[in-house]
Amino acid sequence: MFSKSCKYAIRAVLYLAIHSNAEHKLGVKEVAEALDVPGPFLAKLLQQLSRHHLISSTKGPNGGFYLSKANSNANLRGVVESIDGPEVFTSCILGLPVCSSNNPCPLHSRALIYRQGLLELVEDQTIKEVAKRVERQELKI
Amino acid sequence: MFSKSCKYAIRAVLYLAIHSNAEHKLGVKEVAEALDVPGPFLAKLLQQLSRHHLISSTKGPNGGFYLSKANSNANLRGVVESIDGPEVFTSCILGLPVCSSNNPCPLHSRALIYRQGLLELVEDQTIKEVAKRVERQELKI
DNA sequence: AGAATAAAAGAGTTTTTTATCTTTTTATTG
DNA sequence: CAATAAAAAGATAAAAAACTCTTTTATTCT
Repeated sequence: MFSKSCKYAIRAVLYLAIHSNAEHKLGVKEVAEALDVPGPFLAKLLQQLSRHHLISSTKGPNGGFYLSKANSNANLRGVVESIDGPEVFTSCILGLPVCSSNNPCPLHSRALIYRQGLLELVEDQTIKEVAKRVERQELKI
Repeated sequence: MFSKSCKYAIRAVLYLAIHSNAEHKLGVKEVAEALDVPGPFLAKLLQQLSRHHLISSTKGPNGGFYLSKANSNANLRGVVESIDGPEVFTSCILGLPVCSSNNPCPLHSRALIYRQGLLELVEDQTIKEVAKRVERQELKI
């Protein structure tokens, strides 16, 4: 479903939500090791998220990546859209160039339900809320 | 969501459902041109589906690909599983190696709803039924 | 100011997916 | 039975995604 990059990105964002804040930033290396994900590759992803203001970062000593209050009050949709592109939520499930209610593909109507589930997955809880649940229930990232 | 290969495959199966039968088989070329999909590539996909008995084929003059009665009374799940692998319906949305009800990833519970939508998409109508709707409503493939 | 630290940016490399080309096998028909 | 049509199989090529390495830039601390 999501690309590998996108999965890494979501997990990294959750990790940052739990372990970082404006006073305690994390280096790529720490995050990469914690998630068991290739470091330099994750760096690229985090930089991209940072450019799009979905996470925050500062350079230099004691610098690193972190989530601002605003960042963690957002939901995961922006993260996904930033990495995989906004089309993941809208593009035709059969890859047809035009596919809409007036010009639907054979699977269009059922795809709506599926897509609804997908949106709920990333939209109806904030990053902070997900992170809280992870902490409370000791979930793995 | 589905790979490009899988999208091609689904569309090709629907095309066969509408335009072929045991008495009238279609060559790869015709299907590829009708769907505007790369011919040799589609050939590979159709061969794979044929090997897995999701579509039927015969060689030689007047040979080609077609759907048997049995083929068109099946649903699309087999087609998807044959091309993209059965994991698409079961694997963790965050790519975690272990993710289950007792050991859920942070998005597990919502992912269930989403996954349900995905399964309905491919499971609760037969290929024949989809094809019928395509014909009746003159949908594009 | 200078050294050290860490992200940002740029330039590769590898692997996987998508696509093509060629040869072989099988069936059909005249 | 020879010619032909079409799938099957194999080998190769191009494009995209995943991953790595090197250099630059910004920040902090002494």
